Amino acid sequence: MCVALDRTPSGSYGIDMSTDLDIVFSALADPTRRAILSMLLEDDMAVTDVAEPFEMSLAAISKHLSILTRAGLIQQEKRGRVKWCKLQPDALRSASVWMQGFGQFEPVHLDAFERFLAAEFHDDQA
Amino acid sequence: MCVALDRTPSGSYGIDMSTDLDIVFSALADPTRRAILSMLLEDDMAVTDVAEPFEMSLAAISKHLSILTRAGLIQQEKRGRVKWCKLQPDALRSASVWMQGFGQFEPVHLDAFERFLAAEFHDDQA
DNA sequence: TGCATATTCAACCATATGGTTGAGCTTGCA
DNA sequence: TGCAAGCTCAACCATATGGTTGAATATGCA
Repeated sequence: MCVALDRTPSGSYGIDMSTDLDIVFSALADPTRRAILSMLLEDDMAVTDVAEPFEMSLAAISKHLSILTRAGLIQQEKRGRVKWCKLQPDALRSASVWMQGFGQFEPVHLDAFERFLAAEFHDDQA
Repeated sequence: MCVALDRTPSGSYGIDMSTDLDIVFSALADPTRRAILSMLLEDDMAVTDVAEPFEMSLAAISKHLSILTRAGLIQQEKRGRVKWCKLQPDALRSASVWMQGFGQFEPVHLDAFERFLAAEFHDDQA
């Protein structure tokens, strides 16, 4: 599903990482959806239980869950008549990588000791 | 920045950066804006130069730059009749911290990031 | 002074987004 | 068998978003 981190040499096929990021970031842009993700961090939940704390219709929550599913941020699995929602944190990785790339250019606040450690353990990190 | 009391349904999380996250994530959700950020990673640029590679009016780019500024992702400074745009990567920190809460991600390898960025930038130019 | 450059503003348009309601489908169970 | 529970669908609505164009506002310079 999520191919954002695909680094295979199939680049000419034009796997669209850009669209994945569109979908993931816009999924994260809504506070209700971020709250849902936080809730699912605790435990898997049924749709009805996800909806319970919100002052919003079940249908609206159902839509939010579809958006999160489409972004690959959660997985939904139906068991009996209950649809369970499970966090899929891996989908955040591509977005996280993208963002941290900008962090590389932040001024580095290493003091001499940390600089020493960084140099000392450089091989371990490679 | 906005600091208010948290009101997420899932409980108390102390300081609420919810609206900040809304603004930052939705700023990042647009491929044109991400491409602009990538360009500014190279160097500071004037508005006209930012607009140059895009097949879109200058006014549209100007709007995108306002959105990035409002999100704190860039800073704009007018010198003479030229308005310079400068990356402000610190603004990504709160969003990054939020996302880190969802899982341990691999340490970022810069070369992987640059390939990722190059691919995405290529998509946007196409 | 007067014109070109750099950028934003204002009005407008099409589409996307986030919500509602009511009906409909599937499943569990008394 | 029949009803309640769990969830989605479809239609609708208001507002947000991302783009356009033409006019307006600064600023630099010959």
